[in-house]
This record gives sequence, structure tokens and C-alpha cells, in this order.
Amino acid sequence: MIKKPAAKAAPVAAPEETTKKKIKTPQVIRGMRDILPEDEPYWRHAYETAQRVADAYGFSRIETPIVEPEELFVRSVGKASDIVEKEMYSFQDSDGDKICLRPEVTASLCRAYIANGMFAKPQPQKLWVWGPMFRHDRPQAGRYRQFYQADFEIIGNASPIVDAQVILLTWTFFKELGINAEIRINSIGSPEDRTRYKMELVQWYRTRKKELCENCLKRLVKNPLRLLDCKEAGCRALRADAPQILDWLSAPSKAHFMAVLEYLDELEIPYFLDPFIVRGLDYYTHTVFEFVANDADDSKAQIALCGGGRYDLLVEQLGGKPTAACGVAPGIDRAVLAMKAQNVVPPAQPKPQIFVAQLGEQGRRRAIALYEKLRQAGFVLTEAFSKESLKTQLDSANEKGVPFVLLVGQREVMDNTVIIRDMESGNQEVVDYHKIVSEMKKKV
RNA sequence: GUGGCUAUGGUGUAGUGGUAGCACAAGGGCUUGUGGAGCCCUUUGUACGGGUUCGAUCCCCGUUAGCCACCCCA
Repeated sequence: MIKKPAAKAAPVAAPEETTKKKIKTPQVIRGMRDILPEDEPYWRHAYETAQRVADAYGFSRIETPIVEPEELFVRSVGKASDIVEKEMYSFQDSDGDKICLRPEVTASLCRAYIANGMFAKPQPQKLWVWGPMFRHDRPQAGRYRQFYQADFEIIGNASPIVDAQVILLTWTFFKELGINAEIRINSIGSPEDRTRYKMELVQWYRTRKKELCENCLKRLVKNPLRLLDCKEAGCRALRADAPQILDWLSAPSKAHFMAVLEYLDELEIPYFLDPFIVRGLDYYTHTVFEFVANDADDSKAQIALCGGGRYDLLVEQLGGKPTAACGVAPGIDRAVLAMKAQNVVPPAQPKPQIFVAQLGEQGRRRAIALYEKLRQAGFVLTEAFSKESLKTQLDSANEKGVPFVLLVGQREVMDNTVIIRDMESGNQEVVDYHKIVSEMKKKV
């Protein structure tokens, strides 16, 4: 950049004013955001932990497209669900195909499972995905229109131990992230169990209509299960005596759920039975659960860190063979928020050990080569080649906490040497340029 | 999708119906060969569009965005 002379010019006629028109800067789309370098340590921590945990429990990473046929989610998540009904980014491409940005990824994984013939491989298949999801919701803290999920699925087995394995993985994931979370778990049984329970619930509430809030009167007709998580004091009091779904499960459903809990007990994983968890996606059956951050801050509504459960009918619904499955989707944006709220310090990145400083054009030419030579030898380096002042460069090295500065100026180029400066003590020594790698290996 | 609150340089903030200070950050300098301190200089702003007014950053309306609650959910 060319700097104007420091000398202050007296009253300058300002011809610039005409060129000073404001250009509108394109704005980030509502509900979307840039994740900045300041936050990168948290995101990296999350990704590396997900990767490590996935490896430890035998999950294979797969990647599915962000764009999918709209139909996929209409048939899985449910036509009447909020997600499909009002939150999907759906549009027609130039071929007239109805496509959408994925609002979640479980259905995509099932699609991939079927399409790639994974049912012919050893069962169950353990798969995991990481990536952005899209829902056109009203943005709020911890809620974005583009948000990130890790997603772990075990497809191809109906045993309750699979449910427990999924929960164990999730438990480990949050623990290794450093997040204190608690588990809320419930079973919504088979579709038949649920239908029976719903009828019972509606009947029970009908006789108590007078005690319900306005909102709940609507729920009674539209979505009776939602009656259970109303926040009005009156409704909450009422709920305590309402029939609970666990009492309406069939014997096999109940046995399945009890087995899951027993595995968790064996693992000494604490959980809260929450008879009021009702998932908003149609495909869930039997075990459903979520993790909630254990924050001290009660002033804010608790947001779920993840949602998960069993979905034994989904693969078949999408045209595959009957295939039981269970999975979980931790929300990464929320995990990052929880890490910050709980003062988790993400692991530090490797710090540069050597700063390469230069002086003069010849020195600079030598310096860039020296940097490359040391990088190839495996050192972590840093520099400020675009600066000229040595002071500025040392300042920068100091700020970054680099222990050694290598200095190459005119003189050193002539002598074929390099100055090694120990930033701690301030001591300097001159070494042969060709011996610098072995010399630095001794020091670092 | 509904309602409430908010909007001042990159960040955090002050202030006023007569067009803005401060701190930090950033950039440059204090003999183009030496950092951690200090000093000097510089850049950058009233979200956008209207209205009221002689005059608006301040008052009003709209838009946009963020936050909060609801809805829902990760």
C-alpha cells in the first residue's frame, strides 16, 4: 500500500467528494452467519472430538449431498411436521425438479443406505455425517437457518443395546467436549401404542377443558401430545395427573425400553425419565431422548444440544427392506454455545517455534527460502515478510510468543549465515546457513 | 409464523434537535540491523429508506438485522 506523505498539505480542494458515493455491501442472509477465526478453536475441537468418538465406536464417515429431493423429507420427517410444512428451503431447479436443502440428515442416510445396497453388508451399519442443515425458522441465539450437525446412525438392528450404544456415544461426545449435559429419555412406543395413548389423552383432557389455556385448547385438536409441554402454570399442574405414555406401551415396547435403561444403568450413565418428551419428527418410534446443557444460567430457556431416537420404520417407508435403526444428531452451534457458557477452553493449536525475520531485499529473498527449508524439515514457523522494519517484525514475533527468531539481512546473505535470536534471553548467535536445520533441531 | 426490546468506527461504549467523543484493535512512525515499556501520527462510525423541522444521529413511520419470549427444534 502506498502511503501518503506525512506532511500535511494545507487546505486541499477535495475533488474526492464526488467519488465518495457509498456502495452497498451485500449482507449476509438472515439466519446465516460467518463463523470467524476467533471461534475456530471451538469448531475444530468439536469436529476432532466427533471424529475421535466415531472412530472409537466404529462409525464410518460418509458424506451425502446438501441438496436432496423434497420428497425425501416429506415422506420421512412428515408432511404435517413443522419442518416440512413451513421450514424447508424448497425450490424447483431449471429442470422443474422439486428439490430442497436438507433440513436434517437421517433421511439422507437412510436413502444412501438403500441406494448403495448397504443392507448387503454386515449389519448393523454404523455411519456418521457432519455438515450444514437448513431450516427457515425465525433466528434466535442458538438457532440459525444454516446450522451444523454431527449425525450418528446405527442402521440394521432392533436390539435395545443399539439404543444404549447411541446414547453412550453421545454421552462420550459431550463429555470429551467438556460440556456438562443431562439426558432426558422417554419411549413413544410403536405407532399403535401411540394411537391408543393419544385417544386416552384426548379423552382425559376433554373432561378438563375448562382448566386449559387457550393454546392448549387448539393443541387438543391439532397435536394432543403437545399438551404435555405447555408452560402455563395451570396446564402444568394438570399434566402431573395426566395419563403417561409409559403406562400405555405394549409389553414388547415396554420391555425394549426397560432394557435400554438397564444398559444405561450398567454403564452408570445418569438419565432423567421424561414422560413429556415428544419429538417433532414423524419417523421416531420407541426410544427418544435429548441432551440438555447443565448451565447455571436459568434466565434462558434450555435448548436441546441434540435429539435422537429409534426409527424402526423409516427405511421401509423410503422403499427399503424393513430395517430397524437408531441415531442421534448433536447440534454443533449449540455445542459451541454450551462450551462458551461452561467456560470450556478448547485445546490449543501448535504454536510456531520459529519466526523468520528479514532485512533488505536480498535478505527477504533468502528468508522466504529459509522458511520453506525449515517447513520441509517439519518446523512450525511464522513470519511477517510483508513488513520492512525489523522492529515491527520482532514485535510481531514477541506478540506471538515465538521462542526463536532467525534473522537474515544483507550481511548474513554475504557471509552465508543466519542469526539465531533467543527471544527469552535476548542472546544471539551466528550459524552457517547450511547447518541451520540441524542447529534448530537441537534447540527446539 | 406471532409478540416485545434494540441498532453510534473493526470491537466495546459516551453524547447532543445545530452532523460526534473515549478505550481497545488496526496501520504508520520515534536514524531500513533488534521485541516486551513509552511517545507521536493516521484510518474507520450515527444500519437503510422516508417524514416532521430552518436544521435530525437524536422525534415519527417503514425496511432490514440482532436479541428475548412464544411456536418449533439442533
